[in-house]
Amino acid sequence: MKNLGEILRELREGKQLPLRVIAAYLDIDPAIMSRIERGQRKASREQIVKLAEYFNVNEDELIIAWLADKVVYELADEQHAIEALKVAEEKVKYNKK
Amino acid sequence: MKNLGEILRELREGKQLPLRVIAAYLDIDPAIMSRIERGQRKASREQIVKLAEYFNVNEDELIIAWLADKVVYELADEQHAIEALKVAEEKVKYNKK
DNA sequence: GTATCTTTGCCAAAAATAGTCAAGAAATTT
DNA sequence: AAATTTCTTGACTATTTTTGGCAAAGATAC
Repeated sequence: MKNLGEILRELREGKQLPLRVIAAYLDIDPAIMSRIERGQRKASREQIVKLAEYFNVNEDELIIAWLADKVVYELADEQHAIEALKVAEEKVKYNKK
Repeated sequence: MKNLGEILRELREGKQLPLRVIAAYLDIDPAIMSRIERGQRKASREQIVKLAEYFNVNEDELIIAWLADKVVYELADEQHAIEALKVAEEKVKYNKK
């Protein structure tokens, strides 16, 4: 199960593009793009959307990976992460109704 | 499925205590405690621990409710919240190993 | 109607985040 | 193996978000 950063790096390397190009497309410094790919910085939602468009991949997949990473980060080192996720899921399901 | 704030409010009202008392125990303004109970402010982990002790309830339960609330908040209004939670769960399980 | 309790709006301080830039490390090309 | 390009990292700055206090307004209880 790949992290968002890994996905993005693979997409970029698949096209043999330097960070510079992607960074320019997002209008950020390559340094930040580097950190995003290494999971050291969060991308913004807008950036994810642009990247999906750029790489011509399904936006939802990137968004899901992005959200999952955020959630995992939030639960980092928590003993009760799994239980919390179960509760969260029930709440989300309930809220939908 | 109760939110952390609802749990805390019920605990406090069960003891017939004013916000003032709990707030003093946590060393914060009653206004903030009010917002925590209404879910408008996040409590800190330390505050949760102190509250569990204060009310003499299982700390893990409060922590789980607190984490779940944070996760739900993070996924607010996201179309793919459920999928993201499933992915997050797999990742957490995997990371444990 | 007065007391007390709770909620809300607004402000300031502190913390977190997002970004730039530049130097050094790593990889690639020639 | 030197030169060039790309990537990573640390230091710094600016902006945004979060956190808490205070005071006034709104409820409740007495």
